Amino acid sequence: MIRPDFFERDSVIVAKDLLGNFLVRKTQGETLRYKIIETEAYGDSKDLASHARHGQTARTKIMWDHPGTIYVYFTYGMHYMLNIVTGKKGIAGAVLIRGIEGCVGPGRLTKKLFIDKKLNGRLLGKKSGLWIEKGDDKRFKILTTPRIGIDYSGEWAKKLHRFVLQ
DNA sequence: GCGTCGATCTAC
DNA sequence: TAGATCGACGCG
Repeated sequence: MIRPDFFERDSVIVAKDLLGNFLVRKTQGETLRYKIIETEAYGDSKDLASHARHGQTARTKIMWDHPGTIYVYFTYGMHYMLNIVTGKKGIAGAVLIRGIEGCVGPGRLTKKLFIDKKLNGRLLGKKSGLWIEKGDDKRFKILTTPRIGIDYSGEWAKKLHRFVLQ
């Protein structure tokens, strides 16, 4: 199992390093385990694509919490998004888990793994039933692209903060 | 209080 | 290409 200090780094580094590891979900005695194949990095208040861009609010303050904290939010009236908080406590940052093997899209991923608002603010681990396990194979190529769905963020829309396992 | 719109997905 | 669907956010 990956430890919290793995997440105590810049979100861009963590997003890249998460590829190839396994997202594990345990609910009602059933354990689901999928390889992470797509992530996006979101930064602090100067990242105009990040939820942190307007400072701390009731929803987004979790981005300033301990690294390894689960940040789940509801959007478009129907989808939950799964993020892991990165960086030291007090500095905003998160990695959006956009894709796992055999599943396309961040909204479908959370549905498949029974992830909803109840996990928001919990720490990754056996207790919350959601954690990351180290992948074995590190020999793969990583595709780097701009982030999806954040065209409003001006210059920040161009940043290559999306990572896809090839 | 109220209007706007989103780190999306699906069907037409 | 638009509709679903709702809560966070920002303005007043």
